[in-house]
Amino acid sequence: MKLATWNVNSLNVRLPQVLDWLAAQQSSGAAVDVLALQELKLTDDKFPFEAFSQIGYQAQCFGQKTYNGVALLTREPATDVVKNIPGFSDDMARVISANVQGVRVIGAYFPNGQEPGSDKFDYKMNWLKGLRDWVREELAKHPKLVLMGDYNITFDDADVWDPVGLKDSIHCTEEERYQLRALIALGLHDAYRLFPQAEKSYSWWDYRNFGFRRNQGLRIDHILVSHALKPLVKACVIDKSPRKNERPSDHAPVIVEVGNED
DNA sequence: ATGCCTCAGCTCCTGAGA
Repeated sequence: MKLATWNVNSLNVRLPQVLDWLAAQQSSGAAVDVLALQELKLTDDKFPFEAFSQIGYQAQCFGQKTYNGVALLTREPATDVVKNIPGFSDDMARVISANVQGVRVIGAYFPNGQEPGSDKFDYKMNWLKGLRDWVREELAKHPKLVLMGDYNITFDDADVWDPVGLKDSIHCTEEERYQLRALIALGLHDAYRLFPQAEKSYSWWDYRNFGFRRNQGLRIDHILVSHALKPLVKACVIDKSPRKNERPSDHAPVIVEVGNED
């Protein structure tokens, strides 16, 4: 089973790239079974269900105008779909979860937080607490669980191109990293770090200042897997190939491959 | 530089992203 997450920064703009990428994954060996998308920036009535259907994907969509918006694309049917975090009131469309092929899959667009001390940072902290309380319950119900998306948090300095210059700045604060470790402490594992990886591996690069060309990036898109899935994880990679497109997203997709139990 | 780029929208500027 192959799962992936990708912040597309407008599905209107990136739809052809997502379709191409899914087709390329399929022809390269194994098709993506579940793709979690973030930052759709469109409402459900504008979601391109037909385009995905034509290449074999069903879509569960939780859209929003202008900002946010998330979706799960699946080859097999998705059941028990839940939108946002039960018990946490939120007017932003950030989370969608479903059962797919026996796995509870949560796709999430974590708040940006803007700047430590800001209202948006407080919202981010409250959101993270709400997420954690809910994921704790989800893990109890679904031992096989994947939590993936744009976390907008780096684990540590290895995820940061300039840890000195960006010390304590947004995505790199100790408060955010504490929240990320608290999620891990529920019984989750950073799939990417289960394997040897090249140094200076990032999933996001600033559009400004030739960030990608200079590899001035952050690793803020993550796939966390539960204890039960950890021994089944075969690989986890960041795929920079969509950056070759003319108008790429500022995020690259992250992919995890999970084997069967037998 | 509270900038640099990209996207959406009550679109020729502004807010937000990260």
